Amino acid sequence: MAEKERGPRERMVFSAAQLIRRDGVAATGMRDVVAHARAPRGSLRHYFPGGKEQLVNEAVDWAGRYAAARVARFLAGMPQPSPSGLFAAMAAQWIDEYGSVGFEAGGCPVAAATVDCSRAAESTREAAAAAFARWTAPVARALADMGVPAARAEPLATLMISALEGAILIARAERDVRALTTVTRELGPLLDAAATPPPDGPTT
Amino acid sequence: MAEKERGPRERMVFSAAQLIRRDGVAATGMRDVVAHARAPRGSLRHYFPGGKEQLVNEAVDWAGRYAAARVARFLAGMPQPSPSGLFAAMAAQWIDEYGSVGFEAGGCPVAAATVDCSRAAESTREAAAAAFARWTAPVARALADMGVPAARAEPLATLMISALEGAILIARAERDVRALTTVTRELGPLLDAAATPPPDGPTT
DNA sequence: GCTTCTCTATGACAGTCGTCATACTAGAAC
DNA sequence: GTTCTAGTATGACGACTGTCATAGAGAAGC
Repeated sequence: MAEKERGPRERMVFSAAQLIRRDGVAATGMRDVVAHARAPRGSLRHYFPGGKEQLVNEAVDWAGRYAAARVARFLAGMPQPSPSGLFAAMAAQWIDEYGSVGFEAGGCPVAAATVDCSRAAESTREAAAAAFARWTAPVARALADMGVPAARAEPLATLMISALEGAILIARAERDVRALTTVTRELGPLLDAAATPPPDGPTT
Repeated sequence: MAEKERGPRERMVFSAAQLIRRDGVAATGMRDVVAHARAPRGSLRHYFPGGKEQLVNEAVDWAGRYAAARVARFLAGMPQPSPSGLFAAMAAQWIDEYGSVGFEAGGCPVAAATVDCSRAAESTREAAAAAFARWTAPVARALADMGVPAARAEPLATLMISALEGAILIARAERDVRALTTVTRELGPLLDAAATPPPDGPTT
């Protein structure tokens, strides 16, 4: 997460995503965001006339695009891509962060937004759904490229992201990456088996 | 979730769990809880001298016990218990609610508490971890009873709860039970396969 | 009858939140 | 030089929040 010299607006969205994934949406104040982004408070209203809701939505949107970009990067860095390898890379992103930086930075911003305001703010709920969709698409496409039948590519991608999100949740609660490593180990064979259809054909 | 004529204290814990899973911890005020529980506001301080943190912790604790009890009930109601059947029953609890009552009631209180205050309130984080543990234990025990090797019973239980929690999250965001049904369908064979060791033995 | 204890009622406190109104700066347009 | 506009600064507003202090009901004990 390298931050170049981006404009104040972009920095605020980025900071909002970071604070949301750490403390949740409701506990993240707009004053906290501008302070974290070292952005002028006077610009808040200028860049986000829609108020906090707009800022949160853009942060969720940013997180969705970021996750999708990470998937592409993982695939580009894998000489022999496999479904289990992709999932392991996705999980390793979290395992590594929790192992090195610790659990302070929090979980997934999209999950936090879903939990906090899927009922209160309809637009935020839609943003979260869009983020999940934007994240699932490249995973499903990658699975299909690895030989997973087209009909199972997206369901398996949904399973991967579900298991990952849930494991992140448990890992945060336990302050232990156990859930993440466990899910990676247990789900891998299933994913790889789907990529190599049974040699004797789909008899049953 | 039938509510008998319980005391005000119990009603408040129950209402807190309901409101937390709907709106999140931060967005749930103590005044909202007493109103929802139709409990006297003056008793708040009396029953929960530890303030909001204590109330939230007890709600999370209640949710963990409730989830564990549900697992036991599912098992008792299954004539021929199987891992996939158990997971399907766990997921069906959410699919049915979302299908009948709608998505308004929200998600899992433990997940909400983890997202909202795993960083702010250490005791709440511990309560969430305990709730996950209390939920995982009966699932792992049931898997072992169904023939899953002891070494894989708990990992698979963690996988089940992870996938379920993640699917709940996605379902809420999408306002569609698709993720829940998908996860049920895709994870079932893997779970059942673990309960019946390969007939030719573990050669590889 | 009096005390004691549990439970309830009510109002106020200090703090924080998101929002908004107003005014100032800097630079480009022409 | 004037005008316009994007961006910044600052302070205040009302509406909350959790917490607390104080006081009252009402049964139990004896």
